[in-house]
Amino acid sequence: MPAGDSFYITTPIFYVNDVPHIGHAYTEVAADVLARWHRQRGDDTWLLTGTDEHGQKILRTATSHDVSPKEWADKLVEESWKPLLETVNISNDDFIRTTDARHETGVQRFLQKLYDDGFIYQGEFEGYYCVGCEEYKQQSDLVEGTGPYEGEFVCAIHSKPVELLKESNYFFRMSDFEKPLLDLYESQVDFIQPESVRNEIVSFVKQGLRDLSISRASFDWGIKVPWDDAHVVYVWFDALLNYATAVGYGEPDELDEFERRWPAVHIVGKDIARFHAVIWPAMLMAAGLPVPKHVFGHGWLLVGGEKMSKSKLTGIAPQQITDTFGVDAFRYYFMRAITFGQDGNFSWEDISARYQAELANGFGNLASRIIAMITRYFDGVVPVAGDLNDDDLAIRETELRVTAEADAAIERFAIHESVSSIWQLVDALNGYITEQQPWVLAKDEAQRARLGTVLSTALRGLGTLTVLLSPFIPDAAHKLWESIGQGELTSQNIDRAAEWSSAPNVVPLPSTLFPRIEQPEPATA
RNA sequence: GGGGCGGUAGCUCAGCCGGUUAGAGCAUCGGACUCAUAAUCCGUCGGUCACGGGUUCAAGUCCCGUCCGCCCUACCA
Repeated sequence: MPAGDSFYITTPIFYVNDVPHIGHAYTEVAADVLARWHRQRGDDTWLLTGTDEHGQKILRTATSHDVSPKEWADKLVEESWKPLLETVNISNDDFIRTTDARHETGVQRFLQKLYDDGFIYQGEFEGYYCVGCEEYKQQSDLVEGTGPYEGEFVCAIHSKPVELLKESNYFFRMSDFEKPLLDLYESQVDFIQPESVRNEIVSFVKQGLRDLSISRASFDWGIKVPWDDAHVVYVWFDALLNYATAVGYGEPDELDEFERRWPAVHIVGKDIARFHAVIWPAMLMAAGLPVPKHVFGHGWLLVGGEKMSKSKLTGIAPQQITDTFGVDAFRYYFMRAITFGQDGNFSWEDISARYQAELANGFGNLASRIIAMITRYFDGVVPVAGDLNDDDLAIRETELRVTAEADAAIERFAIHESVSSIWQLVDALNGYITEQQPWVLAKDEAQRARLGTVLSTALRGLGTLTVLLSPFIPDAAHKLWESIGQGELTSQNIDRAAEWSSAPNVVPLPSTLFPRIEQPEPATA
């Protein structure tokens, strides 16, 4: 994309009742890396995240804790979710809560518009209701009864028969959008990514769409339906709209802001891709608004080859990892080791092997040896390069090539490929230094100019790396920049990383970038 | 039942529209070097590309079937 365009990227909003685990952090980091990269190439970037706070379950847990649902949500936002963003160093520009006034009014205006335009009607919702759970159940939540309930469907949790109940609800005419959605998927093939998720969605829609029940009258923790305050808005309908209300939808004063940002790029887990790629664009079409640019459904993080779960104790808190390896290593590892869009295995062995080999021995040591030699042989004064030979030129070419490759990879959400391209420069520089043997040149006064050229070339490469890696490992990059760069790191154009501004003198690093870790395993599993 | 994705070296994975002796990283082993975080560099070892058919001059790469694993099949956030 040409620099300067709007790049509005979102994460899903966290359901406040969840317990933060590395899957949440993974989504955040991926979106954050994309945002930082685009921001640093000069795009008009906006990163949104937030929390989803309505619904019957939250009402129920709040009640059981003897507090109001809003108080309950406030507590979770402050104690769980905002700290998670700190833990993995997210550079979000905004944080929206579905209980924000701006969101509630936006949702009501959106709903009223759809109602006025005939996309919403009143109908009967029919479903199996479990009295024990106090909620409607899906067929898939039901099992065949046994004993006295033989032949009946029973709730899988309570093992008691469910009742077929009817409730008067408002419905969204989603079935009207079956054809427009299929046309959208057809004409904009990269609307849903990756292809595996796209295939799922397309075949799902081809099976036919039903109208969506979008209101509930059985409880009141939600946004009131504007023309009928006995109903609250169905949570998904409410939640999806955060992407629009956060950038000013429904606020007459904020029209310019909405025009400037919208449409968005949505990064979501593949489990909720369908809501974003079917319901959400249908809602937007009904409202006459542009659909999102892309919906990217990333894969699961697997532990021991299985999806993380609380019952199997495989849920891992991000802090367990950052406490041992640091925030940058967390970010780097998940972006590097997992093909973005596919499921990926997490293991302590793998992160610790990559930490040691790639961050400590590869990149950290590279920075350390280059800075040490300039300090030792030139008292820290950055030498000026003389005539460049083929080896020197090869390094310069590698810098340009990996920059272009990494930028192109980010453009198509291939975050892992981007890191992998950048790492070719780490390897090329380590190889270059070993071959040029600056420590040998340093022993011969006649080779002084050549020594300067070699170290200058190596430093140029290191600076380019610093710029390219800053979206991935912001803390380490800033620390290194303090030693070798001039001005603000984040104002160096990332798509022209090799043009970075060097300081006249390098300063030794205050501490090792990625120190070796003796005890990589956590004390307790 | 219907549908999607995957099954490639010890491990984690690349292999786009079919085309020379199937690649990378890590791990193993051997060597070089010392600026650096006992680091770096070079080399070595290693695969009947799940299985069985088929199409083709040519298949890991396309088609059919079988086996195995994961996932989706809407109002759970």
